Amino acid sequence: VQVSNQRSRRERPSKPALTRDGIVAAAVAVMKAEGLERVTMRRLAAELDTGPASLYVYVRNTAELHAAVLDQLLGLVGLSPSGEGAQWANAVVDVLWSYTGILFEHPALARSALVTRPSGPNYLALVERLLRLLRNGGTSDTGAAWGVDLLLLFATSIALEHGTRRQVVNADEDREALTLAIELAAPSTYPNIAELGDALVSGTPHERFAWHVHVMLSGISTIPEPGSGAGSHRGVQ
Amino acid sequence: VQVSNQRSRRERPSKPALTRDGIVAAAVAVMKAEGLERVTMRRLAAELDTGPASLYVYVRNTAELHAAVLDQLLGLVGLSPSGEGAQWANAVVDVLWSYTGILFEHPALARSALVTRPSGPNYLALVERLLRLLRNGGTSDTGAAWGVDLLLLFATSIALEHGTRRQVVNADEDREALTLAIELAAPSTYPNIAELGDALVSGTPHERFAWHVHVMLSGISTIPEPGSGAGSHRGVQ
DNA sequence: ACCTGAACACCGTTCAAGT
DNA sequence: ACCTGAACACCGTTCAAGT
Repeated sequence: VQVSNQRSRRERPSKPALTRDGIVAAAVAVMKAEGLERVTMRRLAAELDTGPASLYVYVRNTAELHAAVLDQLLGLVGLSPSGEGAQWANAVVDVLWSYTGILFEHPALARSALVTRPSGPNYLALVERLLRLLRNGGTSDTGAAWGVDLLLLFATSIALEHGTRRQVVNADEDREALTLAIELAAPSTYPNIAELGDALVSGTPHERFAWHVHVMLSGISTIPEPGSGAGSHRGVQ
Repeated sequence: VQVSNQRSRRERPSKPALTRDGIVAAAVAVMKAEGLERVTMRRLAAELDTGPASLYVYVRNTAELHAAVLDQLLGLVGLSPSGEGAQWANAVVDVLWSYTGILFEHPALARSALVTRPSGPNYLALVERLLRLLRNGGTSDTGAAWGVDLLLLFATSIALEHGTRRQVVNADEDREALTLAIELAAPSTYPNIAELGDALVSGTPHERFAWHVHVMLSGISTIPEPGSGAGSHRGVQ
């Protein structure tokens, strides 16, 4: 069996030693080539010429692997003009739209971002940038902190929503389902849906996106933090 | 083999004929007993004493099955006082909090709601109710329509985010990861994160939830619809 | 310490064949 | 028409055993 060992050394002289970075790099490569749904322990093990069990030495589980891939991608988020000043609100729209665009290509990563709060350097850079924009825009400290949370939750969800829908569904079929449901909505049972039916599906994705962000930004600089009044509700059952 | 057939008839006289409703009912039962992650075609087939292939006569795929389960659950959304009038904003908070609470128990359903827009009667009833509240609150028609979209996206995402985190993670470990990342954030690299660190993790879940909803409601009745100015951005690459 | 074969316990979906 | 056994093509994770 010695000969066979030597042969395989010769044939794959580039077989890299197993390292965490090597695994993450392979994961990114597989993702770009075949999509994140193929970034599985087994697929990666095959790629790295080993068995799935070996990866568990370096990566706790699949979720951790996906988180590592995500932060890599976030390096691409809007390196465009920082747009301070009067345009700060539009700058926020741009940064978030860029972030959403990246996740949009890989909805499973959006899901991962929603479920496991990212904490990699590129994610922190994104948070930092948004905080700066908001504070420049004149929000309070808590407003900026909680507001960034809301904005990123929104952007991530939009990516998950539309990204998944694009790849999973016949794209028709599903939009049809809701549109149809709206049209069929008995005006007696759902008078408001019946009346606003058109508005419910109007606008381009970016129009809606921008409007939603402006809505949040307006509120963020307007609504006082809790303690200043609003709060105190019953808990969930 | 006739005898054996009769015997099995005797032993399970209650074996129900396969119907779509029967399958959905079994799905709800399994979900309540074992969680949605066990509501699989194979598990359900076993429950209904048949093979997985048989279910495909009535249900297109697993996603459709989960959507059906979801609408069943949505029947439970806040049948509490409708709270019109001056309290309309708080009424919205309550309805959404109730909706979130239900999905919170079954984060996989929240994911399903995000990915496949629900269109069942109970979901429509929820939309209808929110539209009514918003219009009573004085929003424009488009504002109400697009606003409900934003509010439900938010509520669904919050459920997915926190619900999944609760069951997947050691609950510590993950929150720690972010908190730690914030604490370790070099003030020189992330000055705003360093300065606002406390605010980033302050507040109870409900405080944050309520503040976020008030933020959105404020913006929804403030920001004019597109066409009235704001719009027109570059597209995503 | 690191690595791995093999196993455990599952998945969704399709299809040819039966009734 | 409805139903199904069997197969195809996968999963994540663990563990005993090796080097």
